[in-house]
This record gives sequence, structure tokens and C-alpha cells, in this order.
Amino acid sequence: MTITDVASHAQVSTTAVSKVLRNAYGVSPAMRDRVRAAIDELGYRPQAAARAMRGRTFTIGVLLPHIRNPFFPDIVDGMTEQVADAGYQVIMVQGGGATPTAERRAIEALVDRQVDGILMIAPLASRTQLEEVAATTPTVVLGRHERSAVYDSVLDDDEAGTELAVGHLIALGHRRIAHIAQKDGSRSRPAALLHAIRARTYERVMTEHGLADHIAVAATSYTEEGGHRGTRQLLAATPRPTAIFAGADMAAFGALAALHEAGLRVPADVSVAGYDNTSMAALAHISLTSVDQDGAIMGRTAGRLLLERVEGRASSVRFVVTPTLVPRASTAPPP
Amino acid sequence: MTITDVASHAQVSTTAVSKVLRNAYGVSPAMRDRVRAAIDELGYRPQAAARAMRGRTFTIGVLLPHIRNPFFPDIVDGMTEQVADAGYQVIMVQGGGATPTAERRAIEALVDRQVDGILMIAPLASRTQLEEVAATTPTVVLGRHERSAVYDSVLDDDEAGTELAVGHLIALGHRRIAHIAQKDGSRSRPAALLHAIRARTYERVMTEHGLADHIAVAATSYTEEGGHRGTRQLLAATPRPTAIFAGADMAAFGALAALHEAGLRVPADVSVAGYDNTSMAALAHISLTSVDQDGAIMGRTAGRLLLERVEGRASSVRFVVTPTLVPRASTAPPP
DNA sequence: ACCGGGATGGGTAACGTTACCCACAACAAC
DNA sequence: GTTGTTGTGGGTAACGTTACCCATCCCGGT
Repeated sequence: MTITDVASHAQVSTTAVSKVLRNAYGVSPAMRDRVRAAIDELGYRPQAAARAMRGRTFTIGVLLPHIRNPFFPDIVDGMTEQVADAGYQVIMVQGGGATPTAERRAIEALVDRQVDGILMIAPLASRTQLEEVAATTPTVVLGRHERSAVYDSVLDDDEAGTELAVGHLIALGHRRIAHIAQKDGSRSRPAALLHAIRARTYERVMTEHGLADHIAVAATSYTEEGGHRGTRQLLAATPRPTAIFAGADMAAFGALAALHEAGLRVPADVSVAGYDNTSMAALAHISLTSVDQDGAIMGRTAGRLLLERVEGRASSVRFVVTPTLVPRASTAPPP
Repeated sequence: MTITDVASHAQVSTTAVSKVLRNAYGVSPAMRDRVRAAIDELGYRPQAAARAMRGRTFTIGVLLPHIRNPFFPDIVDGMTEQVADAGYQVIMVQGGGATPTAERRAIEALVDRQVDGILMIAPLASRTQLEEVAATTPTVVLGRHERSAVYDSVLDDDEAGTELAVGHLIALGHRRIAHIAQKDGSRSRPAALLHAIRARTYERVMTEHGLADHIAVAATSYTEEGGHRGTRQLLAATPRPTAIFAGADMAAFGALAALHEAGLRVPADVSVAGYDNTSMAALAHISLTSVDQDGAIMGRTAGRLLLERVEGRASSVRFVVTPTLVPRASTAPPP
């Protein structure tokens, strides 16, 4: 079932069919209808691979660190909503999270498949690597703060978000506030990555409030397991922290588990705050104070920017959303 | 950067390069080394689209109902682990969950991209539709109980799992046990889908224990929102149920939220059990009794079966995992 | 009657890779 | 010496689609 079959069935040339498929110029309404009818009748569907050889694949690739984080679906759904109408399909690949090698392979997989645009969520790769990809394929990077002339950026103001969270804990009277950060395996360790910003801002805010001596960071990862391990490290200190600011809700969940195992009550003994305001954080049994960033808008914007780039825009755009604090029951004044 | 460039750089034919790339027969070790060197030197990467025109794409497509359910990552990770060594890349598409139209589009997207194999997780499509796809592309269906000669099945013994959960509640002394099920939008409504099995088995177990009069089902969806809405429906009955068996952990989380809002304590007033034993269920603050099924093994097996089919196996395989019950603090004797 | 130009449709050469064949050399068996 | 056989390498025609170009036709203006 190829374009040739459709052409002979509709008594037109393959060129005509191709034009109809692409809404190209030079087709009379009569022919369009005839071709459309033939396509429906035969149930024809164009092969993406053959299209890729000459033109577009109508595919947007999304690189996710992993699909465990409940914040990513918001982004992906926003993206899908935005590009579906234009006939684009969203495909996702997992980047393997902590190891830059796995991420690199995932990005290459998207490039090899000639997707028309790539959204990379918090990639670990060096800026040079990202720009190499962006030189070939329209690219939007989400969650990194550096500016680039070749790709667009969509990000949350992580400084503001961190200030909100840490400021909230300080306002409650906490002084020994610890932080759970993500340690990535990359040698280059781009300082512009969101977790680096959050960690740095945590230290800055602590210092500005005269709490530099109480800075304590467990560099594990933004996962449940990382939060668990990080909390155990932090609890080993004497005196132990009275509050923990986790760089992501997932890590905060792990922190809650570790605190419970240690026999500590939240928030009576230790307060916990997260970041991302995932739906799980709102559950009554968890009720996690968290920083909210609008993932759906970020996803939609990323989609729009990619479509613009596919259509030819060359200038670089930077879109920043402002986070808000959602205080819940996991934070309270220190004991 | 094409195969021709590599060929001329290595002073061999394109055929030779192609053979090396595919590990095909008819290459001397000397030539293989020479070609490999040229490939590395030039940083050549084969274009998936061009390969797809003649041969394989080395891509496995995974259809997910959505990426919000924390059980799916286990499956995807198992799959990835299994096929990565063979050089395959896993790409994921979202099926839109409740609407068969969105799912159909997602499946078509995978077929159009000529993936070498497809894993469909709990698809809603009719068996006929699935078999049409499977006739063209090696297919593994996860979470459906019907037998097919053209695709392989990987599933959890949902009858056994449901018996464990409902039996556990009955053994605790509950009689008014309600169920939260998934209502799919399909007209055909395949009875072999996992949620249909769970609902049917729930009714059977209740009946077998003489509790037919206490059967109460809220047909919403296996999501947090569905669990929330379903629970509100169930609580409207008088007398209200003393236990809720949600067909999935996600729905159980929604149930916990709704119960909390209604001022009911878990498990003192109402017990709650889920299915999937997601990592969230284990959190101390939630401590949800749940049915565990090994997603990693299911994913690995699905990967193995797909690779076998790509290699030519035509017979049909069915792989069933046996679930276990993980009792936690969300279930207790009725008040 | 002639010309110009817009609208419409088609012919055809790519795109990068692989499957299928064939060619040749080296060597063993008769 | 002839005949297979095996190992090794290359030539080439596809695969399905689109971009580019060219051929008509029709209409209005001179």
C-alpha cells in the first residue's frame, strides 16, 4: 500500500498524491477530494521512513532523564497537546538519568531517526554537545539556565523557587536546614543545570541569613532512593538538621521514608520541603510543602518553539516561568 | 556523512561497510577492522530512515496508556535492559489512556515508523485490531488475557491477584467491600482486559463468600482522579463500605485522598487495598496494602519475546507471572 | 489573432541503505 | 589437470517519498 497505489486508484500522478498529503501548492479542490477519497478507501498511510529520506518525519522527540518522576508527564502532555494539531507525533526516549553515556545514546537515537525537533529535559551533556545537536535539529532545552544562540530554553526560575522554599523554612524559625542535591556523573558538570542552581541558591540564601555554618548538602540524586540515602547521611550529623529541603519531590518522598524509619516525626521533629509540586505531594497522607512550577505551560511552550523552528525561525528564545510556594503540613516551626 | 563516505575512506565498497554494520556473513576480520576504524574516525552513524527502507530500524516501540502510572517504568526498564545489548533502541508513545482513538493513532504512529517490534501495555483496541498490527509487526501484548496465534502475551494472573486482595479483606472480617474499576470508552469493551478481569473476579469472590449483596463497583479509571471520584460515589451509599479494593495503586491514592477529605480514617474507618505495589505504596505515610506483580520481569520477558519474533519465531507464546500480596497498614479489621 | 501569466498536473532524479546476485581466488579432492 | 567448494568482496537495483522542473490549459488584455 504505497503512494503509487493511491495514485493509480485515483487516476492521478504520485506527485499529485504527495502534494495533497503535504497540503502543498498546486492542487485543485476537485483533485484534492479525489485523492482524499482514494486514500480513505485504501486505508493508505505514508511511511515515515520514506518521508524522512526526502522531507519531514512529523515527529518530535522528547528526551526524559527517566519516566519515574511524576513531574514529567505534565510537560509531555503540554507538548503533545501543542503539536498534535499540526500533525506531529511525540516520541519519548529515556536518557538513563545519571550517566551521560546513556543520555548521549538516547539523543543520538533521536537524531538518527531524523525527528523534526527535540525537547531535552534537563540534559547532562555539555553545552557544546547540545549545540552540536541543535545545529542539525531544532532543539529546545528545558531546565538549564545558560543562554545559547542555537537552541531555545524553557526553564523555571529555580533561584526564585529555591528562595521561596528555603525562605519559608527560615521564616518558620529553622536554622539547621539541610539540602538534598543531585550529583551527576558528568565530568564537565554544567553549572547551569537546574539542580546545580538549586544547590547554589540554597547555599546563597543560607549565607545571606547568617546560616553559612549550618549548610549541609547530601549530593545523591533526585529520586526516591537518592532522597532516602541522602537523608540518612544528613541524619548522621550532630546535632541533626531540623529541616530538609529536597531539590525534587521524588527525593522528598525518599526523605519522608528515611525519617519515618529513623523514628522521627514530620513536621514535629523534622520539616521537609520539596520541589515540583507533583500530584503525590498533595495527597493528604503526605501533604508535602513544595515549589510549584507549571509543567503544562512549559511543555506547551516548548512545543510551540519547536514548531516555529521547524518553520524556519533562527533566532533564539528563552522562556522562564515563575514558581510559587505551596505550603502544606510537612513544614512547621522547629521543635 | 553517509555509508559512501565511509566506504571511500576505508577503500572498500559500500556493500562491505553495510555488512560490517549488520554483522553480516562474508567479512574478513581484516576488513572488519578497517571499516570499523573508518567509522570511528569519521563519526559515522547510520540513518534509521534509510535502513527502514530496506531492512530493520533497530527500534522497539512501547505503547503506554500514559506515563503517570509509576508501575510502567518497571516494565520499560526491564524491556530496555533486555534489548539494548542487541543494539535496539526503545521509543515510547502515549496512547491517551481512556480513548481508543488516541490509542489507535499512537499505534499507527509506531507502525508508520516501521519499528521492528511493538509492546502494547494494556491496549483497549479490539482483538481484531491488535491482530492486524501483529500481522505486520512483531507484537507483544501486556495485560490482556485472551489468547492469540499472532502475537505473544505477557500478563499477571489478575484472578489470583484479585483473590489475594479481596480474600485478605474478607479474612480481616470485612463484608461491605467496594471496588474501583476502570471504565473504558471503547464500544467493544474487550472482556480480556486486565481491569475487566479484576472487576469480574472481585464479583466472583464476593459471591463465593456469600457477599453478593454487598457488591459495589465504581467504574471510573485507574488514575488518582478516578480513585477520588469513585470513592466519593461509593461513600454516598448507606451503610458505607468498610473496605475499598482499588484496581490499581494510582486509584487507591485517589481513594485515600477522598477518604481523608470525608473525615474518615484509614484503616480505622475504612480499609484500602491497591494493585501493582508501586514504590509510592511502600512509603511509610501511605503504607498501602497492595498486590505485587514483577514489572521488571514482565518487561524483560516482553523484550526477549520480541527479539525472538524479529529473528523469525512464528509460534505464539504466553507468559504469566504470579502476583503476591503485600499487606501493609492501610488494611485492618472493620470498625 | 496573439501574448503573458497564473493555475494545475505530471515526470523524474534523487535520498542512504540493504538484499540479492555474481566474480574471483584459494584450496582440497578426485 | 579438472572439478567442486568455501571464503571473500563488489555491483546494482530496489525501497517510498518528495523537490525540482517542465508541460499544458485557460483566461484576460492587447
